[in-house]
Amino acid sequence: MRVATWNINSLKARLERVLAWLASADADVVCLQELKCATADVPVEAFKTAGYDVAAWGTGRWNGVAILSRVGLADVREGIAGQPDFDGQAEPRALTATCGGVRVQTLYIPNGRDTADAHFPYKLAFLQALAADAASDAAADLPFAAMGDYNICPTDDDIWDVDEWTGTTHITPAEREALDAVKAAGLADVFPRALKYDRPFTFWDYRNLDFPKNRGMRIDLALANPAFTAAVTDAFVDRNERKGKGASDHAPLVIDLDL
DNA sequence: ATGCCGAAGTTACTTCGA
Repeated sequence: MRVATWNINSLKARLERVLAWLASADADVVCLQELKCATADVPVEAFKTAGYDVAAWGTGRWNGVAILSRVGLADVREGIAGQPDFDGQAEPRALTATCGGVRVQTLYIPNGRDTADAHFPYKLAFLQALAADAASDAAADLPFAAMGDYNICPTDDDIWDVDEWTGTTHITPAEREALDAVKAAGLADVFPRALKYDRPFTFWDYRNLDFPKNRGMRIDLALANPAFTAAVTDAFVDRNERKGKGASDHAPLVIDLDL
């Protein structure tokens, strides 16, 4: 089985590229983030024609998550237990489903914006809720992975130049401790291989020639329970998908499982 | 060449992203 996670930065703007990637990537299950569209506007028929069932949760302009599956899609759950609100709303940032004998979760962790912004404690609170919520799936016999855009570089090696990011979000000890608490629930980082260069970055900003200069970050992660981890045969970042006109600023993380 | 930001709501500018 092949599973993947990909922040597509607008489903409407990216639909043709997403469909083209599905046609060549041979993925059975795909977790998507940043749909930037409402659930009712998700092109379910286009995915069905491509062979995929869809579970989606979106509210419009920002956020939005989905799971595509061609191996079944059952027991769908929106959000996580104890998910904090932002501006009085529960944002569409998590969706969990069982697909072909694997429990998968698509996650779009809040960005944080700035360490002094209200979005930053929201990010930490979201991760705290996730750590508690993930414990039962982490301990289960069913393979489980919480995959998506965590908006955190786990270590200094996961960013092109940590000194350029002093004092910013994504690299702070508070965020890394919150991520460690999620892992402590019983989940391990499925570390991918890079298709080029030495580090498997998953995001490159559109600005400043960041992609050609490989100024990237590894912020899209798959945190997996022991049953999932034991089945992993390969993992890589499909950086080729970051190339060309109309690319998302994130590349897909692809994981192969012997299941 | 992988190439100098892009998406979306609203309609010329603003917010957001990492």
